[in-house]
Formats: sequence, structure tokens, C-alpha cells
Amino acid sequence: MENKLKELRREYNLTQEELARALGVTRQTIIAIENNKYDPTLRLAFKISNFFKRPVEDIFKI
Amino acid sequence: MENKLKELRREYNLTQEELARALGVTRQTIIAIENNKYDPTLRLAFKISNFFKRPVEDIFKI
DNA sequence: CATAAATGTAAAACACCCTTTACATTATAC
DNA sequence: GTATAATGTAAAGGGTGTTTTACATTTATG
Repeated sequence: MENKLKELRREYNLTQEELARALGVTRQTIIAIENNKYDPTLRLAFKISNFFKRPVEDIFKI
Repeated sequence: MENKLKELRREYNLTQEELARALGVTRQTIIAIENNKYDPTLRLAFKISNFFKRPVEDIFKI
């Protein structure tokens, strides 16, 4: 599953730590998702979607 | 997290077993999601979204 | 270059999603 | 009303997402 987290985070000029704090997760979670170690939960996907104000489908693709 | 799985399944006149087979999961998974025991994975949420041809956001809400 | 900031790797612990199996309850049809 | 279909409950086990901690590497800044 692909995602645009790294790109979006850079658009917003955020560090992994800043984004992690904003989403209420740890930096490890951000790293793992950005580097495709695993997919986020649906809940976290929605948090990310809300934070970047984009539909889930625009950020995550199978 | 709320979802419209039961409503959608009934619109399509499907049993839990039929929907489970169509999505490649077990009936238990369908039951658990319909009855809000837990949320699906992002992957499964996408499968459901594709199957019912609706955005993930229309089916699942925080 | 040297220092700090940012990113990456690793591994253990825990929680949760999903499966499997088995049985109980509710709804449908004859 | 009884058989059957559909839905629900329960519990154990495997796999995976998230946290925590600690350290290594890369990138940015002076």
C-alpha cells in the first residue's frame, strides 16, 4: 500500500516529530508509515486525512 | 467509530456470509465490524469502499 | 570541519485485527 | 409449529500496528 505521507509532511514543512505530535502518535509510527513498513489503522488514516485536509483515498492507495 | 456496513449490505441484499466471501474475509470479521466490535484495517476498509463503490469517508466515520 | 537537528534501524512489549472452531439465538419459509 | 437460514457470542491463536527505549546515520547550520 502506497502513501503520500512524506510528500505531504514536506509540503507542510514539518519534521517527523512535529507531525507525530500533531497526530498523537510516536515518531516511530510516522517513520514506519512513510517508509512502508506497515499501513496505519483506519483511525490513524482518518486523523492523517483530517490533518492534511484531503480524502483518505488521495493519501493512501492500494 | 461508526460505519454503514449493515445498511449497505442490506441495500445489496447480501448475507453476512456472501459479503464476507466477496471481500475475502470471514463472517466473523463482518459481524465484528457491523456490530462495532472493532474497526477494519485500512486495507479492508478500502476493499469495502471499492465493493460498494463509495468513498471510505461515506462508509466510516469517527 | 564540527555540532546539532533530522531521519533511520532494532528489538521488546502490548493491543488489536482477523481467523478458526464451536455453539446459541433469532428470523424466515414450508 | 418445525426445519432451515441467518445472525450472534465466545475464546484461542497468529499476525500486524503502535509504543518505548536506545543507538546509528544522514542532513543542515555555524
